[in-house]
Amino acid sequence: MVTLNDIAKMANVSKSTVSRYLNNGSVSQKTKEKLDKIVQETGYQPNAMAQSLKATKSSMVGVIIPRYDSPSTNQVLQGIDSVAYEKDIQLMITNANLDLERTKKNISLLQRQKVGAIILFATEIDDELANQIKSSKMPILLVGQKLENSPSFIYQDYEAGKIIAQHAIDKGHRKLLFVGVTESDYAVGVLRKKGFYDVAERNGASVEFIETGFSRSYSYEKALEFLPKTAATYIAAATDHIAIGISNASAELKISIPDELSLSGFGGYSVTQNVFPHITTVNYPFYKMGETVMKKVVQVLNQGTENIDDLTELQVDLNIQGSTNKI
Amino acid sequence: MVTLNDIAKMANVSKSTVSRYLNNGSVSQKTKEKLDKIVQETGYQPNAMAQSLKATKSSMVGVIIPRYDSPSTNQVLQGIDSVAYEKDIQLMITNANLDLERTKKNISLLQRQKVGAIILFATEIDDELANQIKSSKMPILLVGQKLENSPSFIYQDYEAGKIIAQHAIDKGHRKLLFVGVTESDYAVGVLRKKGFYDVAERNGASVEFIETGFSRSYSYEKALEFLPKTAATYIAAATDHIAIGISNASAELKISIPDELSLSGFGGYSVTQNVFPHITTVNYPFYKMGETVMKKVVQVLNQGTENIDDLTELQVDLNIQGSTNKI
DNA sequence: CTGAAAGCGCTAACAA
DNA sequence: TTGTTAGCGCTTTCAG
Repeated sequence: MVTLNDIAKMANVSKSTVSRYLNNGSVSQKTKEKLDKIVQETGYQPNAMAQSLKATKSSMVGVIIPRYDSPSTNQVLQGIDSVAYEKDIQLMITNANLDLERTKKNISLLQRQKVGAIILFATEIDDELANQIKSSKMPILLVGQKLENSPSFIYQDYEAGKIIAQHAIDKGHRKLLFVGVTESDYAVGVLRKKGFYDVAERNGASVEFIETGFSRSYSYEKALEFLPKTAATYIAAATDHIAIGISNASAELKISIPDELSLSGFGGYSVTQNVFPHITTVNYPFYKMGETVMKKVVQVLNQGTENIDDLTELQVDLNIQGSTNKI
Repeated sequence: MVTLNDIAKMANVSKSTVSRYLNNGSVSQKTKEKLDKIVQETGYQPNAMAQSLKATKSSMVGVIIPRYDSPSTNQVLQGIDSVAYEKDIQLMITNANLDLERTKKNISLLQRQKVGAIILFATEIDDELANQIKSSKMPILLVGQKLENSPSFIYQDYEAGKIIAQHAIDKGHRKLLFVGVTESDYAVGVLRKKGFYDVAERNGASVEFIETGFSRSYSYEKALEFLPKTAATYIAAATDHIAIGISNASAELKISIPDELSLSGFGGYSVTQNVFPHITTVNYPFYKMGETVMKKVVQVLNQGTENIDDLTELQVDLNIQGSTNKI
């Protein structure tokens, strides 16, 4: 491997001259040309490790994602990347693979890497993780979950539930079915449902509840069972994928959407546009989430963790498509 | 920041003792306990930069992806990650954002980072990039494109075209329509089409051709135009997303799939399972691609770039669903 | 404009 | 088992 020292020797100058040449470039025209040539020929690349050893902190920002193939996460990443690229910040992305222990390991890995800050897509937070986050010298920003006294960025899930219920009410529906998930997922399992119930009941609508899982295929199977039995004219699925499963099942059962049944999801995934009719949903601002978090990271990098809000909530909005209609 | 030196002073031992304690742990019980305590209290984390400065090469592997939100890429990443995690190799993922210049920059960034190897998801390769790859001291493995004399990993696109055509023939179709993309994309635009034509014509079938783009929505618009006019009984779309667009349009036009028209895609994306009927497609082994490439990287890391094949082709296979039927 | 020298945090001989 | 010493590749005073 060719080093700065090699270059210096070849050019018969000192290491510091080469270093200067590489950085601010304040060297004589003659040495510049000489070095230009040598660097060119040798294909010399300064060692980033050594550089940041001196700097004592890298200009990187660590990101811990739950999986590589989560569409929502990836949209958030695009948003993070857009800001990071503009600010010339290098991202260090690590995969927790939905594993709490791996999440913890990744945090300490990034800390050893001396990144400037960590963005953590948290799904589950146990006491140990909470402690690790709180005791970290390095700022850790949470996406999708909130933790006391840590900067957290979340979506308006309760609001989203209210919005969908209001939409159903506005379309004249009074017999509603909410197809949800386990309450151990607070955002999806609790908040969306609660928002939905609150508005529905306030308007005198009846709400059935059925619990399913997150997968499209499981929801499809479930729907084949409950669709023939339900009296509901409007089904609110707790996620777009669940909605797709139900949509598939209703096609199978020849139940026409939206003529016989209205159906909606949550998320605003492009997959809702892949079925016909497209599915009414609540758009979650994933890309914007990424931008927002990353902008905050930039601020933290410059000013430290003082004066930053604990909680930032991003607004959601209703996206009406063909799957919901007046009764 | 607390360093190894700080710990050493606090414990009244030498730096090397602390280093030994941290690594192989061959220190006396007494010093171990003393150090345990101090490390605990200070929350000391060894500086990864300094460690790999010594090692002169990091144990990282760089990955350059085209975008964060490409489902196929993300499945490949999961495969890469599974092997990397097992082998305790840290991945350094960088986003080229579909930008050729950014791809080149990322290569040189990773080279400065002194990663052990680079995995490059190449979409487009111009001469400059080809040169950069060829002149790199650091091994660069290509995924999805091939380049002379560089280890390349590709899918059997030509085969895939043949497989789909054979399927259409087997189902008795003789009037075929291939909905493809620009030939500037070699794998998707040329190979899949060529394989399809070769088998179709050998069996005396007629093939129409229509060019569209990669997006679902554009293909949907296109399909609204061409579906009423075509005489074909079987449509082979060059990607699953295009197939979905056509599927949506046929639903809109009340053309029944597969009764009036058979439809297939390429890729094996889960999105083909999101519409009803599910779409017949050719499964591409994305996850396996990741495993395969990463295993090769491990080999390269150990044995250098000698004796490794230039080209590895991964097999595809037909996935028959409800969207295709006998005529 | 240039060079000498010190040091970033850590590891690895080599002695003791 | 421990400490001493040198050095990884680079940056940064401080003199010249």
